[in-house]
Amino acid sequence: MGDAAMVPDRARRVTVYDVAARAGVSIATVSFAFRRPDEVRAATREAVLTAARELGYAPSGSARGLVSRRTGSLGLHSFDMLIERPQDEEAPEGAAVDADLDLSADTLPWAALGDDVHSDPLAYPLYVDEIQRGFELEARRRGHNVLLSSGGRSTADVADTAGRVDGLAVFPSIVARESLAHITQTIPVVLFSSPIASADGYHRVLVDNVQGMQDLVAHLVQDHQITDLAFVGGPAAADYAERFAGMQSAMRRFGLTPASEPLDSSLLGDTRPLARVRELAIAGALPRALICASDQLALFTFEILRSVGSRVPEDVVVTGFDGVLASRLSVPRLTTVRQPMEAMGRVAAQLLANAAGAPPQMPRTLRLGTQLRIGQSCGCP
Amino acid sequence: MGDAAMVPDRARRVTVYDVAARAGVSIATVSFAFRRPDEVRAATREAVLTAARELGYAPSGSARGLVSRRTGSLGLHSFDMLIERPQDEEAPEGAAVDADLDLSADTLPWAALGDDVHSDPLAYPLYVDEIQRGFELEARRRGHNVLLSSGGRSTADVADTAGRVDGLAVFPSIVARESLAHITQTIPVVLFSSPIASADGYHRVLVDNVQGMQDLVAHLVQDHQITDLAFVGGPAAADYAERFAGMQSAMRRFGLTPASEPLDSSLLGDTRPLARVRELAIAGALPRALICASDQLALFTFEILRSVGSRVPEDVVVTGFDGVLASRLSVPRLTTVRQPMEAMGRVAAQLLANAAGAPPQMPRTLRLGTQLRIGQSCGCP
DNA sequence: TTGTATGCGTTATCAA
DNA sequence: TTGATAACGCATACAA
Repeated sequence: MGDAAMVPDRARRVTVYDVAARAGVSIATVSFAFRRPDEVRAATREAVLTAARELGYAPSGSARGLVSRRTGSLGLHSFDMLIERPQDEEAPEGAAVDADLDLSADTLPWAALGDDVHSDPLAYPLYVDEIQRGFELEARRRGHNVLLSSGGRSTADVADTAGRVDGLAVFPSIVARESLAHITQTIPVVLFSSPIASADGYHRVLVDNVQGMQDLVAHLVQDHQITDLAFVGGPAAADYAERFAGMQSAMRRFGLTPASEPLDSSLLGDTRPLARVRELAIAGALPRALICASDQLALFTFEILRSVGSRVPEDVVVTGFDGVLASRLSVPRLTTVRQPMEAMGRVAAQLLANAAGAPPQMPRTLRLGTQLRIGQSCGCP
Repeated sequence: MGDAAMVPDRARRVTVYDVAARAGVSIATVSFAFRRPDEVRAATREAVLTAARELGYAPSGSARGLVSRRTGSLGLHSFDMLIERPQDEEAPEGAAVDADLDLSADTLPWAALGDDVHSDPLAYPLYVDEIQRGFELEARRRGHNVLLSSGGRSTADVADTAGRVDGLAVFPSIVARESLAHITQTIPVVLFSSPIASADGYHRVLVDNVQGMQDLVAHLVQDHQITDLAFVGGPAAADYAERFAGMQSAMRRFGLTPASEPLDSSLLGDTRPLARVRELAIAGALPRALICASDQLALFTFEILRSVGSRVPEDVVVTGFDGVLASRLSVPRLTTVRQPMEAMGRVAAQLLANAAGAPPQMPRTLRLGTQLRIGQSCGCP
């Protein structure tokens, strides 16, 4: 049909060639004008910059990354399961989160937006959010962008992400370790809160769960004279096992004999979590204190107990671990062990930024301190 | 010196060539094995995949992006000012946020981590966090990664980001519009909460500030019989001006005569914000109701009033705008207009995902509905 | 089904 | 100071 050659084809992105043509110089000069401005005559530079501006030129990150062999980004990968929000299961009333919003009209009434999601402040923010925040902060400080990715557990998904970043931090996942196993040869990888393995190639950032539990147990035993403690949470999860072990050793230190198994091995993802706790609560057979593996588990325990008429802390003492925002807003306020989550993110980013580009280094495991945070759920006034 | 050719050079990333060599096939076959697995004989595919796994191969995102002409990422750009957290000004006690963490030892005690930052739950999360959350969610749904970037206001910083993504969403900034002006020719750009301009190339996602103010003023006038309303907040900021205008028109609708200027034109970044409010409070000359341009401004107003002994809502009614989490935790709870922030993020991502790759389209301005959220700060029980 | 060859847009090396 | 040109690692059209 008509000759389209006269119409600037804006489906193609503007390149150095376009800028060079417009400014009447070579592509090398265009590149120089941006990367080494003072090695180019002022007038030439201006001409190039002007042409670039007029054309809306943005240098291709892909091309730059290809030649420089670095992307300038640090990745933060979550496996899908972590992304789904707890509320998603309960059928949302308004617009479903997994449906497209209808953008055909220019005005979207409130009712079409499904904003109920955050109606419960206790559900927000979670563990990952705070770590992510620290990671962003530190990456930015060091001149890196942050690439947020997620995906299934397949090696391909992870490798895809790995190919886009100079370093990768990964939230814990039971399956993470295998699918990542080999990419540590390629880029530095940090695992958060992942139990230490013999000698794989991962860097690790985790908290001192054992010391944290020690502090918590010491408070309960010494300040509240509680000797009857039981653990809630399945040791299958990331570092819950460490916390359980920490509790056991702390109890022994006080001359107590810990159970060899958790009282209830639930994980929050289970179909009917904390069933055992509920049973025992109904039977009036709970121990004096429930040491929960995480804040979320502890807050859910609150609900279970409330539903069967048990009071915290009068009938049962409940503690958590993490120190998420929600734990400070609950009634009673949760006694818990605060993880320095922002610092975890920052440490990870710093580790990656340092290691990026260099040949694989001796993987490091950094362990961060925690702090006991006393609320009322332990019986303190 | 020695012949380094024999030593696998692990500073170089593994490429298709390496995999091809190891698997005894051509590079095309390697590519096929990943991208069109069923057009490759099973045995060959296995050989390739195995070689890839053993080598820790991760396909270069840069190279893929170069050939496919798309990065697979959507960008979320913040100008620096927005990233700095309010607390940063007040000299942090622990480790400074802008210093490196000391990673020389493998154990980092709590005291070295400066975790005090989040000690005030009211400071978290902010406006941007919630939008970001929605953006992530939607981008992921559509198979895009999210690139978080930040930078100064220079065209170069923004162009750099623009070159790395298929579409870009930008938080409001007074300077944003000019530095971005030309890149809309290259990739789709969405501006959040940015006042409508004649006909630039930006898509816009904003809320119906006018209607929101209408609802708020109606509540104060009709349900509380308040006629004496004044606006707090500088119209220099993004959509604060719209909110002020919305308040004015709402007042007129009720037969009231609004002031032509805000009572106090502070912005939170000012050196001594809300000085005028404080003066008037001390003089006992405040109007019955202060309509603040944002929740953060309103919560800060709480503090000012408390410091001079004025009570909310008995002496002065205070309202906000945004509906951030903090507004629900304050005492008294803030009466405010909730913005559907997660939806804003989702809409932006959806807009970008749809527009990515296509030639520039007619820019759209989408306006989302708000919801009045009544607390006690207006005098409701 | 697999291999060869080309181009994606940049940076950098070397000449001019 | 500027221009021509060769990688960078991948996907794909085309051959075999």
